[in-house]
Amino acid sequence: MNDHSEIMATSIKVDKKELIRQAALSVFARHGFYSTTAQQIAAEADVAVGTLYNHFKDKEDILIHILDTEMNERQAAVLQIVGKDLPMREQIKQIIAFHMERAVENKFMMRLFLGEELHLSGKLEKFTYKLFKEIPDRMVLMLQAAMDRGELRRADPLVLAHAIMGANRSVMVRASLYDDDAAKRIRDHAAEELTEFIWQGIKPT
Amino acid sequence: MNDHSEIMATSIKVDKKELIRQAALSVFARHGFYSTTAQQIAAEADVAVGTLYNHFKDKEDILIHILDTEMNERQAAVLQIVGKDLPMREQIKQIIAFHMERAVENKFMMRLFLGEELHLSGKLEKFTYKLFKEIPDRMVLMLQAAMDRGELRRADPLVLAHAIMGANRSVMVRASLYDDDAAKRIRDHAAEELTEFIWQGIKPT
Amino acid sequence: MNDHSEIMATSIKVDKKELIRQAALSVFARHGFYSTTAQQIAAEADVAVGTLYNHFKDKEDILIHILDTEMNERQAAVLQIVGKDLPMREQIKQIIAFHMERAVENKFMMRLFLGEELHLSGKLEKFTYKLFKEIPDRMVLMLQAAMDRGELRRADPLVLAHAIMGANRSVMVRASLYDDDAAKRIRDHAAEELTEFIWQGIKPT
Amino acid sequence: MNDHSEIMATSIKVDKKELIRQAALSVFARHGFYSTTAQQIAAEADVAVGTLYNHFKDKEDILIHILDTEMNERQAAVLQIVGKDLPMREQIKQIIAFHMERAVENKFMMRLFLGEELHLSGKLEKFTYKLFKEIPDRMVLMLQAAMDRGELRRADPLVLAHAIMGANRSVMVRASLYDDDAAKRIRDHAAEELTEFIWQGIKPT
DNA sequence: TATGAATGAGTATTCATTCAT
DNA sequence: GATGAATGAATACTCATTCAT
Repeated sequence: MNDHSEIMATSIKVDKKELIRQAALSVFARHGFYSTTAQQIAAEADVAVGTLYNHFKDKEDILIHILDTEMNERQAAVLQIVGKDLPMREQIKQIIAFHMERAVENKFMMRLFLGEELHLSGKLEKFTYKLFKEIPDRMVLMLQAAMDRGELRRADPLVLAHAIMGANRSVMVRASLYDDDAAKRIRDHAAEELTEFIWQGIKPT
Repeated sequence: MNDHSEIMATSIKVDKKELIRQAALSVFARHGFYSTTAQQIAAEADVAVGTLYNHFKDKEDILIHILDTEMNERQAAVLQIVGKDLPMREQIKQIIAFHMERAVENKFMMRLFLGEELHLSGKLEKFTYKLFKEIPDRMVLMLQAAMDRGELRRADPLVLAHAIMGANRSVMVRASLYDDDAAKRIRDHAAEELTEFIWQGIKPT
Repeated sequence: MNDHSEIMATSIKVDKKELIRQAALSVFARHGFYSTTAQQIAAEADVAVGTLYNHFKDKEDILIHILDTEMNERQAAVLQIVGKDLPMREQIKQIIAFHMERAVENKFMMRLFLGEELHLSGKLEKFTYKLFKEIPDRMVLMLQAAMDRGELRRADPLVLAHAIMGANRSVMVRASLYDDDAAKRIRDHAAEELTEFIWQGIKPT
Repeated sequence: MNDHSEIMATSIKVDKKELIRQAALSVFARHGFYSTTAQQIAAEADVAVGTLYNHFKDKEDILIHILDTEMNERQAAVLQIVGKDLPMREQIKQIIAFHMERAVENKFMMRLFLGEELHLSGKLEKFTYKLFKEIPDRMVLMLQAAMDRGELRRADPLVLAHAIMGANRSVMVRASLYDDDAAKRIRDHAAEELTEFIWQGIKPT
């Protein structure tokens, strides 16, 4: 019954939910959440409309799943970098580099994240919350600790947290949203440049 | 009924278009562009639905007008500050202070700006463009000039431009979107703190 | 403004809500509530679908309005007959005659009433209630009073009330639902025959 | 798993079709035919949706089977009573008592019968026909014969037939649909009271 | 036979926009 | 210009039915 996976190794197990998630991500990113129809998602995923609703409660539920997945993956990556216990400047650089790479790799997600981060009905408030309170608050703790250890100059850590995240985010947008020469140049050295900018802004005096 | 115009010749001239702009701003900010109906805007403005269409081509046109107005006011303010020919650090501080004040004053606009800046159909692309190319590009010129004059350290000015704008934006969001103690604290000293962060990040070595 | 009705005597004032009520009555009666689409109602009323929703909250609301209207008209007629203070047997006959006439006149309504009287979601419970409790309960009071005056034999008035209404209802259905010779015959003398049946069943011994 | 059939050869033979019939009866009665989904029936019967379609052509076919079963059982009971060749008044009483008992026993069926008796698509017309033509017509023959034998007064037997059935039906509804004290009282003596009402209405003068 | 995931035609409802008054 | 009833295209979501396992 569940040894199918072995016996029928050739029947590639397609996880319909994952299939739909990817299709929806692609379409949402191109047209935005509100301008995407259930039909479009179904067509992109090559399933029937009804199938969407066998896996998700409603359209919004698909978006939530997409955002959740992305958030979790990014958080995991950041935690892994932080866990390596590198010097502060190097940590910053690696985190920035990770986000940048991911943004460029996945323009779709970037567009989606940017466009829908606010003003999505009730159930999505939690993402606004995560993005503007939970994550920054965790960062505040890290910055505070670093200040206490004398690794950073003294300053309001909440302002710094947002300044750092915002700087990062904006550069990412520019690098991934357009495809001109400037964007290409940014992608190459943005991690280093941004790191230097941030590092100068927070290093001990 | 229609002799008002003569008797109250001096009465406050209520510009219907402006009335609608403000009503729409308020409703868009609360519910988002897509979840706001023409009826709601009309109700908020206390005019008939048809009246909206006497002043604006369509719903989107109202949003464009709102964004246009805000953009222009901000640009004017920034140009005025720049025109005062202050030292770089002071200039940065005043611009940041202006934006911060405005954000706090007008939470509605802030929410609107954040939520709708991307993914608005075709005709709104120009705002994405303005926000992510035009304004930064103008800033690049200024930064480049300052570097040439030795007032700033050498770095990729496009990265810096975005880093500065993004840092600013994110702190503003935090200060205006929530109303906790941290937000109040930020409002008081964010301009100085942010200025210091940015100044350290870009000042000549 | 409201002298239109006089000046424009030729522009027959069509009450859209009433227009829709009649159209819906006709379609519901032919296809049943669940098998009638909003489109069909709109088509029958010769208005746009949207117009339905300018006058009624939803499809069910149209049905409620239809049933309400019919109930009220019938109740008014019955009260008027009762008010004439005729001898009991004559009263019964006139009421039966009225219902019969109405049923035959308005087959549509008859079908509708029969078919949908139960099992319509929550908001329609009140009709089941009216039909099976409120109206019979009022009838019980009348029967009881008549028994006390010795005009009827003693019996459980609630059983009698339902027996009378049920007898009436069933004969009406037969007379209005089919169009054979028997139906025609029934229409002619059912009032007298039914009255006799009921009267024998309830007259004092 | 599938050796049950051997080990428990004597185990209660659960006829799936009968299982489904009962489940569907229960759900239809609670929600009405149109508001009941195949899923709900399957869940109530604790089988898979597909199983429904192994035993019934479609949803309507289930309803037909339910109505058929009930009709047949009632008809059989009535025939058996009639076959006992009792005096007319006693016959009436026993038939009424049987229906009343059945109605109280099986509220579900009662609700279903009432709510869906009309307006079910084409294939169900035959039940309307049975209920409003076939059964009454058979009753007419009986009444006519009884009149000829001088056991009943002369009157239009079709009107009488419907009057009797309708009276019965309505009292049953009241007794089974609500559960108040009046309902309980009715259940106890309705058979006798109704019989007396009908008997007075039809007995020879 | 039993299963239940997949299907996709079908429909109630919304809402931007128009236009006669 | 102002009004708001009327319009009807557009769309999320449902659910009876099928069929591969």
